[in-house]
Amino acid sequence: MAQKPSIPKGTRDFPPEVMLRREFILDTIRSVYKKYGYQPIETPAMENLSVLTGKYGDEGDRLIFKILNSGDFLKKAQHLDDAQKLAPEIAEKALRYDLTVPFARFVVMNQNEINFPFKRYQIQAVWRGDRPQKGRYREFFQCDADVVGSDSLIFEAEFISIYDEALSKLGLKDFSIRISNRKILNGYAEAVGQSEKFQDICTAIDKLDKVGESGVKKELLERELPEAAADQLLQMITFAGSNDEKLAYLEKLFEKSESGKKGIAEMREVFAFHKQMESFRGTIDFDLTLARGLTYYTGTIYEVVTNEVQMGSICGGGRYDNLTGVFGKPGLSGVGISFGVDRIYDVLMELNLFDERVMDGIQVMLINFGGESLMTSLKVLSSLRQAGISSEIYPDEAKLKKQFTYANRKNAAFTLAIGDDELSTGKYQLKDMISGEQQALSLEEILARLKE
RNA sequence: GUGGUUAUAGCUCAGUUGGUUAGAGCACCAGAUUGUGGUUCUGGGGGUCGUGGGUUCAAAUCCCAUUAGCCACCCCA
Repeated sequence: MAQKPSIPKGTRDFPPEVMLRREFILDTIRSVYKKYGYQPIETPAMENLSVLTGKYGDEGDRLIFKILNSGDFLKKAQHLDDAQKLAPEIAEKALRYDLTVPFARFVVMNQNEINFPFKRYQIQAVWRGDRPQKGRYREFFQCDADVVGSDSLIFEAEFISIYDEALSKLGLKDFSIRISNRKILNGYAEAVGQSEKFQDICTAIDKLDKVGESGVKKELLERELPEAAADQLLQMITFAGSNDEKLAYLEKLFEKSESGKKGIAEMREVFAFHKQMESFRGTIDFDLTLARGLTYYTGTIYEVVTNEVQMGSICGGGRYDNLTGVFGKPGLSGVGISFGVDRIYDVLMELNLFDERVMDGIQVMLINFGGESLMTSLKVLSSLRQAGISSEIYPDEAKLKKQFTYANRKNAAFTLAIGDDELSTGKYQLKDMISGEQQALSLEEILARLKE
């Protein structure tokens, strides 16, 4: 036997039954994005390497998939003994690592044509040279919506509704939208007199879910925070109460922190805007421990978790100032969110929430009897299709058992048999493949029945 | 980058202290059923046991190496 083919580590094939479910998820999210006024864009799978490097930190740069130059790429190489320096010499292009940086690049390149504030959504694959493991792949889809060029917190409030509506439409019933603000985290740092340790504090707090209070304290100490500051910090972030109580609590703590006060004001405004938006199903959880690892967030931050299954966050997002600054256009603020398609898929599977209709195959399959029957069948097939009914004909005059088995596997709702008998009567045998019932109907009757 | 674990049919996996011709379920093909699928029954095809080397009269089984997958950590979605 020839060597078995395989696909690269961390990549996946999606067979039809998986794709139908994935498309259901993507279509649902897409329709909500559109409804809120977001417009689609796509960017190339590959970017110039220089566009990507330096945007994701040292760790991120290592995980960028580089594309080898064509031709005699070694001729131009200078640093054959240093992989770090050699890479940009032999690879000028790389696969996109996320959708946000290419979006920033897009905005800068098209700034004269764009109508700001620019609201765009983008659903495309991204690639990371990570070690794959459960729920983590080297190729996966991101599903982003961002608005750039406005500081208005209306968008923040709207994103809560977008999360809520999309997840509800997908069938989730119990989920929490966690929200906080990077300025509040800044407030913590200032309140404990450690503002220069801001990033370390964020990274440590972000792990509270996983490692617990003692783990966070350990991490803070490892990152050289004084013990008193660490304790004080833990006390702040573990305060329990309603969203309003939390805001009031922090307000006192942040009396001397401009950043902290700003964060609270922003939170209040987002809540006030959102209060005007109706039919909210999830819960908004002002989460004092929410931090998010990504360094570019500067304002509101989001994370969504489902309470129905054990799973990490299924959505994330936040506001970032000056995203386009690195590409030479400072002063543009943006805010965006993302749905974790793969995780949502797993959650819906586990909860058995994929509607059966998602799996529907073709509506009608015509049986092939060959000869004159086949000619009439083709004509009927064409009529069905013109009437908007998804249909196909079995390509060969095979045994009926084989043809029906095929129809069954394909999830055909009906089969239509036009044999010699039916030719003479003009009434064709339409069989309901679920109930097994079969009746002789004219073409008009069939069309009427199937259009229901 | 660090650690753990696995590798046997298309898929999921059995395979005893090394011992005849390496098995099962699912899937596939055919028949029972010449114009009717899903259920059932019967039969069939399909594997140099990841790869390379070693120990042995004898290796899927023991040893070494190697490759790949999976899982966890780091980081992240």
